[in-house]
Amino acid sequence: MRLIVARCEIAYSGRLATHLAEAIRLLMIKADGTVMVWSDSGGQRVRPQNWMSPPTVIEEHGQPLERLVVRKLRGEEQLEIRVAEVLSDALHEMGPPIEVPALQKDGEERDLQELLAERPQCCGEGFRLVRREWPTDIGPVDLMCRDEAGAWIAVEIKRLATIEAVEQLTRYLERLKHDPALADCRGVLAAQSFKPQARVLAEARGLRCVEIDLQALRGDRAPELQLFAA
Amino acid sequence: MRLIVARCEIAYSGRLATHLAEAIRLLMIKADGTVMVWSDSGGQRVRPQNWMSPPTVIEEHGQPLERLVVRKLRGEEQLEIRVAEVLSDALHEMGPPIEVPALQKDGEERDLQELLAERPQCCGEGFRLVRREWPTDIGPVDLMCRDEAGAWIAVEIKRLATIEAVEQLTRYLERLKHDPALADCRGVLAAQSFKPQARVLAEARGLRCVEIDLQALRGDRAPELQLFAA
DNA sequence: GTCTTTATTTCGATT
DNA sequence: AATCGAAGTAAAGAC
Repeated sequence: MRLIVARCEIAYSGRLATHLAEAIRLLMIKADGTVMVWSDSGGQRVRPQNWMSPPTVIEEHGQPLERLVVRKLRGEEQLEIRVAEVLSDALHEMGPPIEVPALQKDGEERDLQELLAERPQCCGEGFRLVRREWPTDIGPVDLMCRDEAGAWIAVEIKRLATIEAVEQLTRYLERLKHDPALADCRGVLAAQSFKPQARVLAEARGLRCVEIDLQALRGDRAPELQLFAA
Repeated sequence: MRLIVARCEIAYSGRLATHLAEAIRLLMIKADGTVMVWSDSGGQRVRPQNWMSPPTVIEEHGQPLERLVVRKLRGEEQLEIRVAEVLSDALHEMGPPIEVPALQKDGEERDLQELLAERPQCCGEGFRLVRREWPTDIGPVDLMCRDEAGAWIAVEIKRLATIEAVEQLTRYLERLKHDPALADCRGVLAAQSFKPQARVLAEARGLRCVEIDLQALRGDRAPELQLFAA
């Protein structure tokens, strides 16, 4: 990885056009060809001010560095950096890619869906899983279940249930009910947490909200089932 | 900005939980309190492997550095970095925040709206603009037009039209039609590109989809602004 | 490859 | 402060 601290001016053109007036910035050039531009403070905090992702071709001009042109291998994107002054320029050897361990994540929506697919009864008493990712022509329903009476239930799973999740589930139900066999299909929104507005809208539409406790679900003990009154 | 290259192991807990096994990484600590963790190669390219945005409290232990704990000022998030070996540790003065120039952008949705407002006929033959940002109590309609016969058309503009754009336009139309004068109002979705699902839903609801060529639109007005020759 | 959805989305604007 | 919508979204997964 090469880290350059420089006073520079930057122009990007591609998906849109941007311009950055001259200032001191960090230029980060990764081994995989990624180029990023960072300022120490200002608007962008966790995102670079400018960047280009691989595959890139990097042209370097001047000794010391005067100009850096980054081009996308395929496509009409270009990042042009005019360097007025180099304050630091260091190359760091950070080991072969093979030795880079992957990030282990736990607690994403996928984990939640997997756990609920294993224990559909957490979404409602007596629920049995019929299919995960039930296809419709406007996207897949997370879980399709039937209850003890054989009635259908479409389950939408979110980490955080927003008003948008309610809309999504509503669309699915609207679509599913076109099939006479699913005309009685109900909707359940299962999430770790709910925005107040989402809860209100869901209830107004006759959708049930089920708050999921990931820890309880993951534990061996019988998970608690907490329902909001409908 | 402080840049540390170190062999380290990292654990994050907060919105979810992650773990990174020991490897050489860049630790980037910005003046605004942002902390980011970067690997030279691997999965994440333009996004850090781990991060915490301000406001943060950073605890530093050991001389040389052995442990770095980053906590969110308000909230239950924590990033713990166990440092096995420091390969480089440099502090860079990058000037006061006031001198950091903002990013100038051109080519966003707003630009598209401006261009279409100048040329409403691109959204449909004979369209005349009545008003841009026509107010409703659920938000403004991008363009309100009338055709040669005097019929009303609500135009929703997107760079990329998704199913959500169809929902938005549907809501506007439902709202507008409460006014008897606008009871015949039609809907047009204008976008640079369309998701297939958005097309399906739009057609099912009787909305017309119009694909906009930004280059052509802009070329009509100011050909010299074209960056890449065809 | 294409297409779709998620994200510790981030980010800015508006209420 | 909370909400809403856009992003050069990026990146992972399904088909």
